[in-house]
Amino acid sequence: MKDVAKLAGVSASTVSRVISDDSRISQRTKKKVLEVMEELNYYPNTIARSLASNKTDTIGVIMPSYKEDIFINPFFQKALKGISLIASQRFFDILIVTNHKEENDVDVLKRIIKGKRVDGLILTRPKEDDGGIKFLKENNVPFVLIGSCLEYDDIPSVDNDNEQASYDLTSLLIRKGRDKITFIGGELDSVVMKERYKGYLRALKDYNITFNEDYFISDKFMEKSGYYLTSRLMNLDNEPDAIIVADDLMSLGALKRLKEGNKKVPEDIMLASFNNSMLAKYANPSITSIEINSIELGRKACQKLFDILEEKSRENKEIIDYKIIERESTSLRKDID
Amino acid sequence: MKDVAKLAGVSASTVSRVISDDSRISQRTKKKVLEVMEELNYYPNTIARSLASNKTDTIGVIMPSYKEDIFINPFFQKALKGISLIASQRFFDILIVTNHKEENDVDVLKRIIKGKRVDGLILTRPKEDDGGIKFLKENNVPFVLIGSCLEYDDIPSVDNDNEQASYDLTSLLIRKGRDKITFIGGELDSVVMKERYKGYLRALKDYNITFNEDYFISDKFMEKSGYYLTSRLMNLDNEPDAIIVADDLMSLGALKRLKEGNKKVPEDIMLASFNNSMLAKYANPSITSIEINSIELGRKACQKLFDILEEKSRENKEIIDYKIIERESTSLRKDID
DNA sequence: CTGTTAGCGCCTTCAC
DNA sequence: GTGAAGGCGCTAACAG
Repeated sequence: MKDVAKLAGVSASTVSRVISDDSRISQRTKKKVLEVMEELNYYPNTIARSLASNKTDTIGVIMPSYKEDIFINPFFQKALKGISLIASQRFFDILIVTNHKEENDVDVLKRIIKGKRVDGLILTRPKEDDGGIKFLKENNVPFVLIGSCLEYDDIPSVDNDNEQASYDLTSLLIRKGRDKITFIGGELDSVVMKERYKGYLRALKDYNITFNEDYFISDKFMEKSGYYLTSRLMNLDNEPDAIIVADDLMSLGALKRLKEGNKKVPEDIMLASFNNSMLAKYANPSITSIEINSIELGRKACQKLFDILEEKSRENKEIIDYKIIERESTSLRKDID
Repeated sequence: MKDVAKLAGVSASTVSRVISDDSRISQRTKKKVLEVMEELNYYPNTIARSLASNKTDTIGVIMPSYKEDIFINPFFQKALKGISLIASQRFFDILIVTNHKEENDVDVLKRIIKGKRVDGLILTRPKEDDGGIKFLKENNVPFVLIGSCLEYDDIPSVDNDNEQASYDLTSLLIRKGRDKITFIGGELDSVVMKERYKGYLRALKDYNITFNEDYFISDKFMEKSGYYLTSRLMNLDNEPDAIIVADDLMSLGALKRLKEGNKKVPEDIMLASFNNSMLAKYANPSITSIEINSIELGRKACQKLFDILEEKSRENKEIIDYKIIERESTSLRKDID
């Protein structure tokens, strides 16, 4: 920077002002400085800027801590894409934050936040009593949740109405004449699971179907868990006639198991799922799924974070639409795409 | 930090040494300092450390610039997972680098590198005359390529033998009696496309099959491109009896079009593809695909980057195994998983 | 083993 | 509109 200043015949402060596009600077010197910057192929040292200005132009994205498995879920890729779209528009970069070896969830946050590495954070799909949220809240860290938080109701967040979506999906199956509907879930401490479970229960109740304890089982958000849990269902005395699965990945596992057991989908057992990844679309039979608009979740979360950073925050919670995409796995007539 | 120093009754340097786990420091003071750090809930300012030490403990991952489309490809998610696995082990974080508005590929690199934001970079699947590589090379930036570089042969990189893989896949189809084999590709300026194309040509030649110009067409690495290109194939006078597709996503588009045209796969037309995402596994019919071990590509790339950073770099190029996963789309007998 | 002294490269008052 | 001085929080010699 000194070089630039010298060559342009101005002081370092002036160069600094040009870089940050300060208003009160003459067009002439500005132009001159920009030329010299170009000539010397100068780019400001981001780190030094951050240190001096206490801003990083970076947002952190916290990956879920059961990352080993779930990192690979299409949901995150889509959300990340949405975030990236908005961030790059604002000239921000994205820091992917994962737990370092043996570090717990709150430690990561402390490290990142107290280390001043980012201006704000986006969290994805929290677990229930996520101590992290408490920490961020208490320390006044700008952050947005993709998902919902049960403990506090004033957390800036972007989410679907997962309870209602699950209600709708369950209702759909009931209206199609099914009354032995099971629910296969992922990690029980994830908030999204709880909400989907609630919607499922509410629908059963509204339609006067007694809840059967054997019909709610869960493991991990993974394909093989879907497979394994479906095995368990098939061993029940009172075999189900429909399965709702908390995630497409799991539903593929379920579908595989059903096929192996010579169950016909949808005739013997209907199958419906969440997140509408391409997997659901191209499975055979194709699987009815809830489109949750993951990319939009990412975009809106990022937008909201910028709103907070610019202190023009509006409402706290934003709800993104969902939509049931009906496919073969719930359609007895084969006339649906 | 000053507070910690004061309370622990030592100097700032000592605290600094404890933080960086300097060897020549007494266990007693170290312990004392650590206690005080804990007590004051102190975490070092990463940015300040970076400025002073000229290291960031961060690696940058450059997303491909046709990101709009390709960001969503499972390949990147898997590679990113691999990278993240190794990085977090070394206590590094990952900066996702995308083009800011109207910024070109080389500008991004300049901004990131000259801005000292990262210690090293991982690039994914470069385009052919990627000016970026030249820039990085000339400026002695530590970086690793996932993919190959045609212009220079001393670039640290991790890749599959895509040429051979494509050769094998083509040969497989030929041995199954097909001789009107087409190739549907993605962006032509991507290196991986070129190599796969070369392998395809070599196989044709080795088996004395004349190359038909109409049989090589390409567009983008997207589902709908696969669909559209397949349409074109189906309008040819001399309809093909096999299609090789450069990516699973595209192959689904192709498959959809074939079904709509009442073509039987594999009977009328065989279909084979690259990257072996879950989509290929669960499509109907399931699609033969090349498993390229994306996660391993990411891991190895990251490992190599650390080797370079620690200056114990070994060979430049590393080749990761691939494997043909045969599925229904190329099997006339239905006895394959 | 530990303290002292200078920066790292930039931004931000405060003058002029 | 511009320059000078001080400081952001930490590390890196250099002493001892």
